[in-house]
Amino acid sequence: MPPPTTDCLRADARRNRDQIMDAAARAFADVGSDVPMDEIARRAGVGVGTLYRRFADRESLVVAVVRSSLDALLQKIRAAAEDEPRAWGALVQSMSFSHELRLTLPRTADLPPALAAAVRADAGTARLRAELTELVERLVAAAQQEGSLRADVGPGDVTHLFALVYRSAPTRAEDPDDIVTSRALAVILDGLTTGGNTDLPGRPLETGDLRG
Amino acid sequence: MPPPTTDCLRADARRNRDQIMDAAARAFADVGSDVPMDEIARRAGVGVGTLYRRFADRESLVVAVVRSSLDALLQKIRAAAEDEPRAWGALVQSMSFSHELRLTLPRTADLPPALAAAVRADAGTARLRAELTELVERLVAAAQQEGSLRADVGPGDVTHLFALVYRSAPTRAEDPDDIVTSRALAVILDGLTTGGNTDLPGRPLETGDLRG
Amino acid sequence: MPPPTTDCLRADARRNRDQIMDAAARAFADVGSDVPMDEIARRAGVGVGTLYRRFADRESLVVAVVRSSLDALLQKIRAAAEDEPRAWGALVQSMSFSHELRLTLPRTADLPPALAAAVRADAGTARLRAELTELVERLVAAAQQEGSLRADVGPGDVTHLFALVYRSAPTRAEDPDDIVTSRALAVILDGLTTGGNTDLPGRPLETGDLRG
Amino acid sequence: MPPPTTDCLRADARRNRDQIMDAAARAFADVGSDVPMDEIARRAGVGVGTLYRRFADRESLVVAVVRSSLDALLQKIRAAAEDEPRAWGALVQSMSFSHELRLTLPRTADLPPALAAAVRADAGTARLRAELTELVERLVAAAQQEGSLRADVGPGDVTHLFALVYRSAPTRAEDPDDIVTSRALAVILDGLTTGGNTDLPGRPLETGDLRG
DNA sequence: GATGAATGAGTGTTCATTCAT
DNA sequence: AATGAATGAACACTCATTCAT
Repeated sequence: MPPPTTDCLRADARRNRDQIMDAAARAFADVGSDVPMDEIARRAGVGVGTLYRRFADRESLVVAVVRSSLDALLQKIRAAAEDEPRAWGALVQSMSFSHELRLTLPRTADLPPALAAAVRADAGTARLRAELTELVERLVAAAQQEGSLRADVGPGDVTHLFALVYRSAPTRAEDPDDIVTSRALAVILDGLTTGGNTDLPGRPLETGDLRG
Repeated sequence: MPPPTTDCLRADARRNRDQIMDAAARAFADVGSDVPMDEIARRAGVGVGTLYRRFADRESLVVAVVRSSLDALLQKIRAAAEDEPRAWGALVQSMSFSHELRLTLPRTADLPPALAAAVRADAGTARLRAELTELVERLVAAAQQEGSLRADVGPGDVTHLFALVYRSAPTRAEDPDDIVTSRALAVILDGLTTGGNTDLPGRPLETGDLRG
Repeated sequence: MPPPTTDCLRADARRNRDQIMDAAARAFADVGSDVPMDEIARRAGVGVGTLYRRFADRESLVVAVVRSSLDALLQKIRAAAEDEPRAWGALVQSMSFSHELRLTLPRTADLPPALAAAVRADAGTARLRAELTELVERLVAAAQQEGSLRADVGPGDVTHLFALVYRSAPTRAEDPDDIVTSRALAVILDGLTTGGNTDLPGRPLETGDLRG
Repeated sequence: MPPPTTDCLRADARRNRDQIMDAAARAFADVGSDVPMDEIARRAGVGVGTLYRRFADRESLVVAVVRSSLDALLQKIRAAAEDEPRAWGALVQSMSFSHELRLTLPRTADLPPALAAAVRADAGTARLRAELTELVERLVAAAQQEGSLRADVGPGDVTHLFALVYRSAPTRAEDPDDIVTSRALAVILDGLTTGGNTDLPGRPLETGDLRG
């Protein structure tokens, strides 16, 4: 018997886990976060027992799915930050990712309060959120430096607008081009551009201002 | 606050019904749309039986609450349209209402698919939505006429952006000033202003473009 | 205010009570003895409150309906006993009454055990049953005296056979002629005639043997 | 006692199912067809969940119990038809079975209308009823051929009388000898014998005449 | 490890009964 | 006295979770 490797499950167990998370994400999108565990198992093609071997309870499963979504998002933004020469371009591309990612991610923001709290309490999710925050802060500063992003907004403002667009994107592949979201995004980006803007109330928001 | 509609209910029954809908709206916001009916009844200070006398099942209750939210919203926008001399002002004020209304309204867009379908199937809700649509179309046309709203957006675009802000407003009175939402709204309004804007993809959206 | 007469309710109250019992009997037949009290009230054209003023609970109502059925039956048999010159004729006519009565009577024998027990515990019903018993005993003795009823049966046997036919008669007016029941009855009466019969097991049954 | 049909159920699940049906039959007899599902489960020594895994709802359970009763009856009559040299003997024995079977069968005829309708709608029950009909028709014809059964009755008459006796047999083991039923049966059989009978109204009934 | 049968707590809903109007 | 609104206990049924195979 091979010693249990620290981080990685055996290949098949890993595959199993991924299958379940995929099925769960789709089921959450189709039915809601209260979809029966049995149905998730069925969609994943495993028995409920197996599902429970991988995830202690529904909460754990939801948290894992959210974590995985956040992770994917983070990777994408990281890549954009590296590829794009200008910070503004990276921001634009990042916000467009929501568009691209929307099909595989559940509306994790639309969780019933109890599950939302569980997600907030999760350390892994917190860490990802911190990395995301740091990244956005860096991009925002750089974009303002280069004069493309209006100066009176802070990373908190950008993140919040980002979340708005992200949450509104449909989770089903009904309209693959999703022109509605694209246009909304373009209007918002226009509003974030420097030049000729009206005054915003209050002061530029930090990321920490968001869960006020 | 709601004008005493001459609906066929005795005064006390009417009050009772309003109490229940209030309690339900709060409970949906606090716990989620799957909050136990017993808890809604407890919050409303009535027995479950009374709740079920007024609303045949959870679905009916949810639909009634959504309907009432939409109705309140419609009243507000109507009033704004009459008070404000400029269409642009009416639009701005309308979008700000989300801020004001958010405390009494459930996040009706965050319903599990089954309930969302029930709401869509409801005739009363459909009628309100139609009136809302008509109103927005009128305001959008007028605002473009007066040169305050960029010409390359349609009522569908405006409605979608409106919904974005509306949905993101917190339902609890955690931050009474909600500077986060106010600033996001200001940015979006900036993006909707005429002058110096980038091209939007596609064509101006009609309201009918929204749900495919 | 007239003093409450001992036995009779005021004419309108009386009518009220009869309406309710009629509606109840029909409802029991249509839906079962577990039909909601509200529906009985509705069918009777009164409020539930009125129903409960007349009958303390469902049990009382069922008992009253059964009592009334038994009473009607007793009257009929009494009349037959007086009209018919021969006891046999009275018995035949009595058994046929079930046929005639079936449309207005619930299948009181098909009560769930708890209600059946309540009926058995009711003194009024017991008294009617006693009178019925006495009457049947007299008719049986007389019919055997006149040589028309086989000698090896007792009043218990006759009553039981009577109950068999009675219970099997349909309660709805589906087949007004109910040839099925008529023929069954005729066969049974043939079996009760003197002459050429096979031996019956045991001894002639008294009425008291029935609820052995 | 039921031969192990090769139905696709694991041995323990099969046993489980039988336990539940047994418990249900007894509970229906003791309490009525409206006995709480929880009590049936308790009597069967399983959790409610298990009960619901086997039977989708009360209706399914009732239908299954009725089906099983009919099946047992059919087996018995089949055996009698094979063992008895004379058709008359087979009929006599068949009618006596009600006596023997009564303890395990619910009064299926005493179902509230809604459940009765469900039973009538069940295909399995219909098939059993058809087989039973065919068998009775054959026995009746044979008995008339051999001159033991009066010629002016049809299979419908015999079945109806059979049902009468059957329904009247007590479901509890109060009187193990049930002399009351035995004697009633004997009288009825006497009425069905050839010779010296009065005229029956109408014409011999087919089985199809029974439920209009 | 995987499976899916069993469990029973939790919830939606109904309806008998009470009681304010 | 009549009404029907209110109440909450009771019951049907679901589903998260456990565990024997």
